[in-house]
Amino acid sequence: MLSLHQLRCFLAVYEHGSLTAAAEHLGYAQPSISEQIRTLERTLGVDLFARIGRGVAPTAAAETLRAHAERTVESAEEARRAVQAVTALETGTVRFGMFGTARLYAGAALIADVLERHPGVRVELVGQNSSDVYDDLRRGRIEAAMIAVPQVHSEGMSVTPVAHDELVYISANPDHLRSPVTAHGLAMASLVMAETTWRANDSTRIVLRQMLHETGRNPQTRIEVEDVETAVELVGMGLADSVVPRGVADQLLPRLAPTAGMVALRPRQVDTLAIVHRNRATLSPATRLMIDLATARIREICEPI
Amino acid sequence: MLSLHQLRCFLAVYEHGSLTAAAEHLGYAQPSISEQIRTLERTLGVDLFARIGRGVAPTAAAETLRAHAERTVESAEEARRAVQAVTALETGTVRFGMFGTARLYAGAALIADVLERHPGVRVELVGQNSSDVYDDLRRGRIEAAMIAVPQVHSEGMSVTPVAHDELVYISANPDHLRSPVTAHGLAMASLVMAETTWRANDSTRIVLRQMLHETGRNPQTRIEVEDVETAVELVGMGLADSVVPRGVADQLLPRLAPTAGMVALRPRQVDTLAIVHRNRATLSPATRLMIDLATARIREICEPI
DNA sequence: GTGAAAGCAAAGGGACTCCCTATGGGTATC
DNA sequence: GATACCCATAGGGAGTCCCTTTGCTTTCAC
Repeated sequence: MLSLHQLRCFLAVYEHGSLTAAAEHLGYAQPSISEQIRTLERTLGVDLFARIGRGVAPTAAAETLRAHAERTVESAEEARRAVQAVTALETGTVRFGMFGTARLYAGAALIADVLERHPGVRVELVGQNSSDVYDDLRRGRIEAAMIAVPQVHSEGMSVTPVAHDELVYISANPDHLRSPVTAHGLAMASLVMAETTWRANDSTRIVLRQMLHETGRNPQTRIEVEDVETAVELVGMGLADSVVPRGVADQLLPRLAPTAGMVALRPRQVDTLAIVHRNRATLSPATRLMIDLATARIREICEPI
Repeated sequence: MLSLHQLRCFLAVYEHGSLTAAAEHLGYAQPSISEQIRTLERTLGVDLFARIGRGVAPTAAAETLRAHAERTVESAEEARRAVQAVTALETGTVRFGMFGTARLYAGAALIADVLERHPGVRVELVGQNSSDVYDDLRRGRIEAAMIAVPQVHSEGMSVTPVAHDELVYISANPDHLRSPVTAHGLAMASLVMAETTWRANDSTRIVLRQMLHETGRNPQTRIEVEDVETAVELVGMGLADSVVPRGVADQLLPRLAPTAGMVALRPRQVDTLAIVHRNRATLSPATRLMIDLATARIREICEPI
């Protein structure tokens, strides 16, 4: 079977016109080069050099081979360089998972951070929904992600909490905001909740369910929508109240529901944002960079852990 | 040091998404491939695959490496071929792809032509179906082929049309043959079509779909069979009509459906037969000979371009 | 013409690589 | 929870790679 080593030896011999000189140039002994050329000739079934007393002379076949051999060796070298460039974050793709409020808080800024440091790279911020992100992690399509936990079961996954995001009650009705909202108040309220498709796994929902469960109540939502922006708008129109992470309220209330306000829950409830990756996974430099940048950004907005 | 063997293993693993499958495909044991990949990863200093319990997932570095690896392996293969070509016609094997009607028209005669000129060579006429031929071309298992286009996408391929083959309507019912068949008539007809497995890529089908599509109709076949001989026989039994290249009708009607006749389509429709090979491939003298002979044979039967 | 120098081939041996089988652990699927 | 699948590791045999030594042929100098 043809090998790069054979081609490299061939080129050296061709250029130097001598096995001995080629060997010296490559740092081998002369018989080693002799053997490589011989096996190359055997695999190709062609004589490449005519042995002429003093030195060697390339045959027609060698002339033909030379250009191809150079291109092949060059191409292999190019492959090595290309991979190296990816490692150095000069080029290639950086893929990271980010779901829900984490993306809302830090998505654009995170990408900006990466591009500022490494202008050559492509960035993919994956995160249509939490199930997708989780699946991508499990199947190795992405190395790590920042998501809100509790999530779908996390066995086999390493979960590193990085920040708490307090849940707040938002409403356009000032009467609803006079004092922190208790489980009782929550059970009485007319609520709009987002992420309806993922309601079973949605982190905020799970936290609320737990809070209500402890007082023996069942959460009932009045309106279900997909994206949190719509929920906030509905709150602004006074059609319902809602519970959202504080960062979301800070960002969206002024823009989408200027007349609405927020109040804490009692007892205080928090979403936990965490970095998640597969156990025992060795993270690439690119992913570690994403983790560091994302963590920094999130901690500016939420309470660091 | 990077080696071709490592790159070949890498590509196999990338394509199969599994070490085991790659090992089977290459004819090695699984641990051997595992070791090759591991040493490749070590020499490059990058993880190429994420081991995810069941199978492996390529990393970003692997995505980058793939294109270069393919080019390198391909280049080495090309080098081998180029040298081989120097001595080809005396001892070597002549391998040529020929699919569908082209083979039916010229297969046996073509082999006879080659053997007459070069009694020493082995001849392989490859062509189970168009997808296979195309794959063989891409991977360099055959240097060139004569096939009917339009084919699966042809990027990286050099396509040289050599002849047109008119499509004709065949039927055992004289009423159906009174005048050229239009798109309307075709849509009304009860048709038997061959090459059912490759229906999506079959050249004749594509031409017909285009013809019907322009009049807003959908082609519907009554009967689907694999080989065109069966289709013609069914036409002969009066069970359905069909559309075949004229050369096929000329050859097969007298033999398999003596009572049937043919009539043109309106507007006229043609299959294009073309020589296809990889861009920048150095064709061996043997292959060039095959191309010349095949072209000559085909032009005797169809309309030259 | 003869000795010396240069260069390739062959032989023998040590280290390493390649590839195998057998086995263990983790992960999906039923 | 049992099963099947897939990868990693371990250990060993065969082959390769590369070395040094040696011998042969050609070339060059005297």
